[in-house]
Amino acid sequence: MIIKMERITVVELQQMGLKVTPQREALLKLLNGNETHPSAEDLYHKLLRRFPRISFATVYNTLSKLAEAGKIQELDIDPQRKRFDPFTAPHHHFYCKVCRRVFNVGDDVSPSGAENLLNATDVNGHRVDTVHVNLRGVCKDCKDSDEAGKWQQ
Amino acid sequence: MIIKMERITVVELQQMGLKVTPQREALLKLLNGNETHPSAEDLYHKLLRRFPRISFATVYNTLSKLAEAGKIQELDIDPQRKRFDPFTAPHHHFYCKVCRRVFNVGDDVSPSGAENLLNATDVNGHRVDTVHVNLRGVCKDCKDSDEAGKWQQ
DNA sequence: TCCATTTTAATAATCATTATAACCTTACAA
DNA sequence: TTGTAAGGTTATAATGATTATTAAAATGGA
Repeated sequence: MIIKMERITVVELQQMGLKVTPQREALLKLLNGNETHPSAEDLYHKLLRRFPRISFATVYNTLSKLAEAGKIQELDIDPQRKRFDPFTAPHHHFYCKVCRRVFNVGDDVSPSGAENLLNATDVNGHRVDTVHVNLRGVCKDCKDSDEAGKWQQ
Repeated sequence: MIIKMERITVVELQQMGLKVTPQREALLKLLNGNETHPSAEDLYHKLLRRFPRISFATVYNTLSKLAEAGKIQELDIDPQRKRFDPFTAPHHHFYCKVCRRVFNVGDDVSPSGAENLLNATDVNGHRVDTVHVNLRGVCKDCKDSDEAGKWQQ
């Protein structure tokens, strides 16, 4: 999986009309280049190291503003919680129901069809803003370390 | 959108090892042929008419057992709640962020690519069980009845 | 440096979903 | 039929992610 590196800068924060705070700079640092698709809680816990009094609302607020501005993606692939992805170039996701990790899947590996839905802006007359392709199953690692198909479906 | 009609019968409940109860029969009746992608609450409220003391747990329990058996799909397209779809043949979904309706999108209108992910069982070594394609935006009706792009993104 | 504005932190509220436990019903077989 | 074990239903509480609220603190332009 090679996805073009993207990096959110403090200048972009300002361009979005957001103030630059230490909390936000730290959050950007955690997000930039991150391919683990962290949840808000993952990020919160990492931020706790440097900001022992940081609040959940701070994390959620900034994340949703970044998502609103299209700087990150809010993924809907984890049945339990939102996951965040700083890579906004078109790609899909695979969720392992055993280890709950989220893997990138290139959009060269895509559902087939006559039209290219990924870049579609109109489908059946509806205006399409986002397209998410969610694959779910058991990842290679969990499959390999599993004796006798414990995780059938 | 034409999707092959599928119908869940009481015999199928029994084959699943589930007992046939009036509540479950009523739920099947609500689901069969239903193209509105109802939430658990939608179904609960419809069931309340005939079963004034029905509980939410009954609805959720049966829905998750039906989903487990592959008789219905649990959709992840609505950011707020699960939506349920009795049509299990491959197709995609469009969610309108204004009216919150979910529309079917044929899998003939699909993200393009070399491989057919919809039927893929292996991607990058991972075992794929389900593939969901989620489109989101503003539906035709809401777009048409909207003055001057109130719903940009 | 000042100050209007935004952000943060702490806390409470929300809300969909899941868990629990007592009671009830179904299916099956005697 | 009718008894009974297994499973289902209801009512309720618990869970857990996310959102809302508000006073205090920090930011950034003047």
